[in-house]
Amino acid sequence: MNTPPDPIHFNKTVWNIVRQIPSGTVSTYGQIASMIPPPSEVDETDYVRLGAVWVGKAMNAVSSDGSSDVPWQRVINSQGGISLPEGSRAALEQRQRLESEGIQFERNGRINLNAYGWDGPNGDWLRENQLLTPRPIKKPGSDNPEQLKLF
DNA sequence: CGTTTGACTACGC
DNA sequence: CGCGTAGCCAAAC
Repeated sequence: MNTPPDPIHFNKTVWNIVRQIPSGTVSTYGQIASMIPPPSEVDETDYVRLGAVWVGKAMNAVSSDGSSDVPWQRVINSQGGISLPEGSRAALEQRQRLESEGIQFERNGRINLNAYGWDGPNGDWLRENQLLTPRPIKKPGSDNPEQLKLF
């Protein structure tokens, strides 16, 4: 699974970004990773997946420490689903926390990213923290979540 | 000390 | 849409 060259700094950066996610919206492992400049020793195409895994490790490090101000529940996978083991206590808590923020799950247990997906921090914040523009998690075109307009 | 196991994602059916 | 797989490799067992 590999480890970032500087795990401590990488984790701090991840947590800092996650703290920016507004209540009622969600981000993905890959989107968080896309804001962090890839280490020079890692191939950029590999980083798309590797970085996401690293973000997952960073989130794991948070939830094990109950007393944290990091809203870890707002980070889900690229499919819009919860990545914690299905039925586990942690997974149930994550779903409950998100629902209490007003987020609705679909029948297949997924969240509509077009409706609840985060667009990332504003440009100023990114620049101040020397981070990159996030990769969009919303599918192109469909700004309107539910109603797909047929012409 | 060999095996199993991941808070992932893109891609092909 | 849903399901399986490759890539990757440090830790936990």
